[in-house]
Amino acid sequence: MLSQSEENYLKAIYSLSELQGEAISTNLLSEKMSTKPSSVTDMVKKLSDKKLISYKKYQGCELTIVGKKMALQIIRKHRLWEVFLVKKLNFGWDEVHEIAEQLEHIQSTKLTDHLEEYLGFPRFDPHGDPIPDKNGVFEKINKSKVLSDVIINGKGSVVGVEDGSSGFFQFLNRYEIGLGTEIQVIEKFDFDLSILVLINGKEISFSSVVANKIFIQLL
Amino acid sequence: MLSQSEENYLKAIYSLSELQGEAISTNLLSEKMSTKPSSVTDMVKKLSDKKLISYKKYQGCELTIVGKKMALQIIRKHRLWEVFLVKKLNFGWDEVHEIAEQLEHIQSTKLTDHLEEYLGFPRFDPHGDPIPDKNGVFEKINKSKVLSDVIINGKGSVVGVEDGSSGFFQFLNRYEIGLGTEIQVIEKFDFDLSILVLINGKEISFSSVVANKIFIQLL
DNA sequence: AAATATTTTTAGACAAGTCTAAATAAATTA
DNA sequence: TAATTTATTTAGACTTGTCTAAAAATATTT
Repeated sequence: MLSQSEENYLKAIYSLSELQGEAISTNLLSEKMSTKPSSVTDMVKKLSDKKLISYKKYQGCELTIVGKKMALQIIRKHRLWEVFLVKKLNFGWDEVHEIAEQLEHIQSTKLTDHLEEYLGFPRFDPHGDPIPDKNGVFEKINKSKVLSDVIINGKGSVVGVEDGSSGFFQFLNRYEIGLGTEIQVIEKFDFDLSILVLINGKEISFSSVVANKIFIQLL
Repeated sequence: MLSQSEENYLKAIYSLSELQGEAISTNLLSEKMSTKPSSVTDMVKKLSDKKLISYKKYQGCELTIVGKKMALQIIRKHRLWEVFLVKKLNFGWDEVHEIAEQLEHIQSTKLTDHLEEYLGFPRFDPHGDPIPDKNGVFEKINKSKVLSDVIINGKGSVVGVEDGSSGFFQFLNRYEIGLGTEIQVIEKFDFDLSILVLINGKEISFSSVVANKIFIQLL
């Protein structure tokens, strides 16, 4: 059985590996974990002893098959709980991450599986991220095209948002943007990369920062 | 913010105080917590520094007003989660305690309150124990009369069971005994204190051990 | 390729929560 | 009440996960 800290490291290594295929450096991981590199060295040694990552001094680390499976189970729990909080307990997008960070460490496979069934086997969490099944299998999607990439007059619906700050989620709430919201691009401005869009009949201007965090599926 | 360990000590002190009004001795607490007395001494010092218990050397400890409030909030969470697990996720009586022991440490008042609302403000958990409200107020009840106390031909319904081993819960499941089950006493045997009862039209004989763990409200 | 800068690891420390063994206080018994 | 037993505390140690500071390895620059 893993400690919460060990689980958090596995999750962090997993998510960094998704972005950059190669071995994850000590410094990068320490930044992600908000710890010092020396702490990371200690932890990767321990996880390596447990065969959850492969690690050679000065060479960074990488998840083993087993380690990856465990990471995916934690992510599975995190995302199922997020669905629960939003769908059943009426939490907003912006509020669920912190709580799910705690709930993801509850140890009970049966609980996870019952929860999944209770929620109707959802395949995506409230941010559009796919939920691994009990074997760790999930649909790779869709978070490829970003609002900034949509051409003028192009139309699409929101399939996800960048996992991000609670400020960003509040911003999305303010404009009533959620999964499935339809957005049409009216105009794009080169000088500051901002973008003018039509949402629910209203024209709104987004900065490039925002436009790069909203994932779109073309219609 | 309290650690899980500190929370567990508060809970233990609370439940021991309910049984025996006085100050709780170090040894008793160590037994309840399955730790050594020396560990308890360390912890009660810490909790005393935080003004959650009053403690003088060699005199045992007692919850302060604040400490009692915190204990009740943890118990509140524990029991709400038990209701969730049984009512929504179809867990059995015998399976929920361990999981609720983990869930009770999740930190989010909003979560607890939303959960309570979602469950329809239940006043008792699946074992018949009362659920404190957000101010720590709860109905003191009912766990006074035990099946053994019911006179011959007396009839009552189950209002609770002793918080106990999972073996006991499995036993109850086996005979389809739950909260609200009606039981009539047919005969009592002095030589071994066993008792013959009628449940759902069937005659069943219970040992005194069992008969002392089932709480009854007379009809 | 040598010098410099960066990354990573090692060594030693600390807090939390536990333990064992020894010392001390309180309670009980003779 | 003195002796003995039991309960409690103290002292020192261990583990986990972190830290700082220094050393070592790797990478980069000139």
